[in-house]
Amino acid sequence: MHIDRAATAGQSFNRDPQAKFTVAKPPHPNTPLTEHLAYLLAQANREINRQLETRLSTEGVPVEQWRILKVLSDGEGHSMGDLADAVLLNHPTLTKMIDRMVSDSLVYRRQDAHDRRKVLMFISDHGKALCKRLNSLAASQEAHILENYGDKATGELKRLLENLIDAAS
Amino acid sequence: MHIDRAATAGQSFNRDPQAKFTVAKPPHPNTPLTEHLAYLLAQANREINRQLETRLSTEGVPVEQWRILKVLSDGEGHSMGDLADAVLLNHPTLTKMIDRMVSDSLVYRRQDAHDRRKVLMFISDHGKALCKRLNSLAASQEAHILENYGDKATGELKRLLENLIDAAS
DNA sequence: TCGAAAATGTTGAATGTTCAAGAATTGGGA
DNA sequence: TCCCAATTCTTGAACATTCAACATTTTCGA
Repeated sequence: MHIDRAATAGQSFNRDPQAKFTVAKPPHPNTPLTEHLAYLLAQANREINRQLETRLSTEGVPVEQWRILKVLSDGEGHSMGDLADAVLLNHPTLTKMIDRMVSDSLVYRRQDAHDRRKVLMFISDHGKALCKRLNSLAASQEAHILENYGDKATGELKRLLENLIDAAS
Repeated sequence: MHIDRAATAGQSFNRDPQAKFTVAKPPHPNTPLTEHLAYLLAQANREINRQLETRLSTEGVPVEQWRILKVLSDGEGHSMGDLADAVLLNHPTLTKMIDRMVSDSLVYRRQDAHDRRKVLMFISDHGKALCKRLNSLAASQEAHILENYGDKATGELKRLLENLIDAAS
């Protein structure tokens, strides 16, 4: 490891020249990290995702694969593009994850008869059985959250998140 | 690409044997993906993070580096462990990201005099200047959210997220 | 005081993701 | 009709992250 011997450490006292006489509400308030919405979302997501990951690891399956199985478990064929949007993965990442799932016989590919550029994904019986077990694990996590966090707060949080997603996209 | 010729597609009609006569509230409800808290959090986080990323890309800096600079901008030395917790990164990931930031002269390492296992991180003047510009970009994003999403909803959402993080960890 | 266990940070190999480019197909205007 | 642009998905190289193992230092009990 390399540790610098010396470095500039001068404290600069340059007031913002735009501030002039106003005191309240500086133009670029130095908000603490923990008050930024983006940070709170990242933190909450990390924690909840970690818990879910721990549960699903019983079956040795990453969260994204559970999402994929869940989307496909309607029995319909879903194109790679639609699937990528639904499970929040980039296209190349999805392609490679699907490759693994095909190896594990959880899903299979079919070419779309109407548009041969498209590939339709389907869930196998093996995948369905696994998905059912995973749903159970995920449901128990949600139940656990409801206990600690409360029914009302959870519902309200979900509602606000849905609105944010609508407003932001 | 390899597409399967044929695959098992039999629809299995196995009712849950535990269900018997109850009809409402099956034991493991097949909740749609979009109603899971974990999914909503992932979706919202992805969207907001993407927006922030876009803004910060003006300066060619990833979100995580902004967080690091922000934490260090109190001028105090922060150990790698504390920093990793604060900016939501694993230790090895942080080590390598800090390596890059040291190359860019944004931060520097010092050994802790009181506990020589520890490495303390400091921000450089160059890093401070960059951080100030990044704060500006981030603030403008928050302002943009407040416009579209509303002051009240944002405050309420932040409050609920803070509570969730407390309850979940 | 000594030594084993815990704490802290880094490294290298394995793994996963992303970016840019490519192949195949479709659609639509000249 | 024909051709070029747009769409859809995959691939390979560059890049980043993670896991396990390691080195160093501290802590704490015998």
